[in-house]
Amino acid sequence: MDIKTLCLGLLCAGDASGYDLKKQFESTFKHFYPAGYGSIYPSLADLANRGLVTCREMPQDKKPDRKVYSITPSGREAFTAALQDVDPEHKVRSEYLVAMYFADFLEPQRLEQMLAVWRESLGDGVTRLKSLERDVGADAPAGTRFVLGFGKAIARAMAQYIEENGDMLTGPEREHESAGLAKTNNIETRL
Amino acid sequence: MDIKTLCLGLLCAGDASGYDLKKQFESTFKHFYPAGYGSIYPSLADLANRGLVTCREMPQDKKPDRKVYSITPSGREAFTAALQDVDPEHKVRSEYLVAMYFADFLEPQRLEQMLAVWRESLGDGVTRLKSLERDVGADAPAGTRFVLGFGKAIARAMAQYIEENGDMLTGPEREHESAGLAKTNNIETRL
DNA sequence: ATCCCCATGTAATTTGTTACATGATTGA
DNA sequence: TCAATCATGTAACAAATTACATGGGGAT
Repeated sequence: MDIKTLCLGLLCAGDASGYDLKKQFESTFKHFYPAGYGSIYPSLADLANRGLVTCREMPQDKKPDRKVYSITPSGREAFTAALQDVDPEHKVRSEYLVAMYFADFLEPQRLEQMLAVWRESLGDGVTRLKSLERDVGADAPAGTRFVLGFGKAIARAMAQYIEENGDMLTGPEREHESAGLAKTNNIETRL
Repeated sequence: MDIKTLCLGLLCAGDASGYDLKKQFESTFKHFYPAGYGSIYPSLADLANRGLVTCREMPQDKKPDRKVYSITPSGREAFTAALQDVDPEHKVRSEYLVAMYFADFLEPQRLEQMLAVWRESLGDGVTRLKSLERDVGADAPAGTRFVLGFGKAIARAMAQYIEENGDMLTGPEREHESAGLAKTNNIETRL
């Protein structure tokens, strides 16, 4: 699955411009499928080329023109097919966890700061998702409520884990910087 | 941060071959920074070119030769610098959540199956992390214990959320397939 | 027999990110 | 006056995935 497919799916719910879609990616999708203009605009152009969407230009006064895309029957079909076919994956790529894994190579203050920033951004995420939930309302589609609730629950779980276990990294009795230097550098001995 | 940097970091703890590193990526790093041979081998070649690691070939009988890489002082320096410099991010890309968001487009049985597979793979992940924790032991570096515990806690939180909220997607009163077809397809009306 | 483990790599392709390029309007 | 919102795109680049290519040994 790629961003093209996601755009197609969003257009199934109604016409939109690239700019509109970006807002969706920045709000609902941010925590599990973020995308920027650099992916969205080329996707729409390609989908239009393949006849999966159509585009009308809407001149506006006092504002740049909008290109509003609509899904076509074959586009809807393609999306449904793509969705049935996926072999879903849940992928994480976390530089925070990399940093924590290599905590011994970080200056204690830098480590502490990273943990603080992380906690804060998780808190911001929860706040953002809460207000989004409020905005979409209780009558929003089940899928929407499910993914927003998921994001909130997981962000909270992450914050809690950090809260409860952060001290195992920042604790006093840790060795700094050269950890591993004293140990053997020879794999045969390690294994 | 990229896989090159990760390889460098792992080599700080001791010499290893590409094959060895892959095993690390498949065990400890799987839940937050997975990588395959296609990324690892070219990374090592490049690091060797830049003098950040050295390589010795070790002929083995009855087995293919191994290329064992060792970090150099400048490699260690480069890694430390890279680690201080990162502006860490935690990124998720989940096709499961995409599927859940678009649940109305999925046949109920397919949806149910996806949820079941997801729950199962989360359970497997927890099991795997538990046995990894056992293997590395309580005297493993704090960073290792932190990231393994993190993975376990989050996988559990995800499984729990699905357990508790999956029925809002599979519930009986949901409309199927053509959801949104009846609704307007015009953005002006939607907004 | 067949599959998994050992062990290496390359090449093509896909995908996405970042930077560049433009420019008016609105609200603080 | 300054930042943000509206609105579009391209081009260069970075990065990683996938498929391809090889081949013996050991276990079931």
